[in-house]
Amino acid sequence: VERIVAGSVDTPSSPQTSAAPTIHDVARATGLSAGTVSKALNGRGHLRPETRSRVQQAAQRLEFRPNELAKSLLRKRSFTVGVLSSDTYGRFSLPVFRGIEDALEEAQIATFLCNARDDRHERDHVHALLAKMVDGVVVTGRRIDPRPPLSVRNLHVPVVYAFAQATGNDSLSIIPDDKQGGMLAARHLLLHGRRRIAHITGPQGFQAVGLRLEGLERGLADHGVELPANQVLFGPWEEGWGRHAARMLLQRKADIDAVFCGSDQLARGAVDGLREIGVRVPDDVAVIGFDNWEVMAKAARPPLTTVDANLYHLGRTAGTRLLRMIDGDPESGVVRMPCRLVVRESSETPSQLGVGASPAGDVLT
Amino acid sequence: VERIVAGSVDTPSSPQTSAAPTIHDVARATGLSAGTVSKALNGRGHLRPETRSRVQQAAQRLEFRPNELAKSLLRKRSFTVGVLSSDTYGRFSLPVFRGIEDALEEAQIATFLCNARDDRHERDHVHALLAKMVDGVVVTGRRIDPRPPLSVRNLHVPVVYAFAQATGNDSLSIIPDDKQGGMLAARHLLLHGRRRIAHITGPQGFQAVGLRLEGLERGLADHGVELPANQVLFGPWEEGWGRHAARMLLQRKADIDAVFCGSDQLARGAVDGLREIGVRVPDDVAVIGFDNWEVMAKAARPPLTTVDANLYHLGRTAGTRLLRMIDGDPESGVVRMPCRLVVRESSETPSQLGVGASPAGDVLT
DNA sequence: TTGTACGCGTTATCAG
DNA sequence: CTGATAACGCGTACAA
Repeated sequence: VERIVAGSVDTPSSPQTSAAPTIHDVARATGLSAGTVSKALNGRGHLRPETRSRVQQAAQRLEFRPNELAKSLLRKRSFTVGVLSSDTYGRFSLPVFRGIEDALEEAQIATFLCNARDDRHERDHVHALLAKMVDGVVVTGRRIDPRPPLSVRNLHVPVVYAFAQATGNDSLSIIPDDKQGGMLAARHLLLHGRRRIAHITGPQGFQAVGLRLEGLERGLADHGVELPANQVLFGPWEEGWGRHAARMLLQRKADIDAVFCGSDQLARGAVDGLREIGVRVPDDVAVIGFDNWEVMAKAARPPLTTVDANLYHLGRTAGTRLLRMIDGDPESGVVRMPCRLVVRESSETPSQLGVGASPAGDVLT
Repeated sequence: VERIVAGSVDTPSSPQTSAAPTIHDVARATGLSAGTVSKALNGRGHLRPETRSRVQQAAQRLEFRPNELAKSLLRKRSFTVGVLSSDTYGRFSLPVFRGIEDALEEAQIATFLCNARDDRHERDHVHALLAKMVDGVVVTGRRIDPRPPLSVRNLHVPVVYAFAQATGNDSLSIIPDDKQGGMLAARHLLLHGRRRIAHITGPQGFQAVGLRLEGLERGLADHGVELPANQVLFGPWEEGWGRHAARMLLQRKADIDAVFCGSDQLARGAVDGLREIGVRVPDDVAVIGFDNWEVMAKAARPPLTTVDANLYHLGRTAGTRLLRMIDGDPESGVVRMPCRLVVRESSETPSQLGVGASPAGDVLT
């Protein structure tokens, strides 16, 4: 705050070189008026070709770049959007960001990134973004459980929730289809002859945990296979839990031939736990993870078959939808993006490798 | 491009509500002039207290937010900086970002994030940022090997390289002190009585690999311990290499009591490899990693002692230095931020645990 | 104590 | 074909 007040007085002092040239500098250099230069540079109006090229050369020589601030002020649009990441960002937000960015970049839109660690920061950031006249806002999260929508009373720009879900029905939320992801795993296991399946997953409080389980159950039920309640183990999102749970499962009763895990971390723990009590993966027990977190999934022994939530694509979709909304199409509701299965060695006996890679994913509500 | 041209014609269409109120709306609502409202809101000039509060109330009621674009145009400063991430961002860039953001946020500066996947994108992004009148630019990388500085001919805003190093001596680069990090590991091992040390690390092409090795060697040499050349193993940055190298090392000659690894991934592979050939960690062989990548280091068995490059702090420093440069202090050179050692179980026999955690880190060139 | 006028850099309109 | 003028929203001398 202090710096702002001071800023009104202080000279920004000596930058590397002279300040950036304006359109007037180009006008002076060519002996024309600012208006004419503008037309020449933007290909508007009727000008003598020679004049046009003379202007272009001068602009290039002076390294003139039109001041976007001035443009935006006039157009009442900044070609800028804000991305709020609820709390600090981790491995989920990253691919989502990249997707958003790539989608927006194609429309020549720049991205403000804000780290909203709590509600207060979130509000402040939103206001700062609105003051900067952003054309839209994307809110990203770390989990899909519904959260209250941005509490800004007179929000006059579109908002998309990406890998986050807003309560109420007025907003547009884009999240992975966790249930369909669970079904993907179920189908793959059934396809490879597994029938006695267990599920090691995260805490019950997560909506994703419930949905993945639901998908697994339904996928199995569709083929008449049941998932006994005592073969579903909830615990923390930690590798150690995966290890522990897998051991428990196989030590208390051995009639299990597959484990679907709620994350790659859990799955990695599971394959380690199994190997260490002499259970072969995938020969005795197949294992499937979730996330396709490559550094985990590929380093596991054996490498993990896993459900990929396509987060980059999710981000891209969020960006694209936001663009549409900016162009005036109002949208709302919850969009669930299909997951896909990435098949590696943890789920197929060697002879089966390469057989039956699942379809990219059907869209299931 | 097409959208921009069209944009000059199309109406931004129906947003949620009416457009954002301007200072004129407040003026009209209070029956005052725009100038007076400005003064009232900014605490400048001499006004009747009653008038001031009347304006404030009206502003609040209308949810007036001054248009930052207009302000910036006037002040010739946007209170905005651009952050370029060379190529896609991973686990290194993230803490760096957060640090930058936090430092800048305290100065009320917002952050444009740009994903510069190649040189062309980088150039384009820099130009876009300059056109948006950013006050400064931070360039982040994934490795510290020198790279050419931004090739923008008339760059009139300050630039800082964070977790990246620019060739030449004109720029300011902030990178971890990898050599000091290596020394930290050496000292810790010596302190715990280890003398027969090996080093498993990444490809020789990385400057960080050379520096960490150098630090290790020097730290050992300071106490008269040598590191035989055939106990330094270079390989890919993969867990599998760590596993393989550790096994090789101990199978060909058993007189080793500690391994310093160039990354936590390698270290994790190493502890697994060792355990599986019956070598106890840390009782028989101590292991130290690098990065303090918590999800790796904590899940390893045993959890890894590791060198933390303090990337968040590095980012924060980059942000702070940039602020100074924006305020007119030119800076240049290479700043190496000290690493610190995080002690967990992989390096100390149980009886020693908690003893001799190293100092937070001296600054060593 | 308040209002007026100007400028920031750009574009669009209208006059020449 | 080109130049002058107004406007975008704000802050701030200066005039009233």
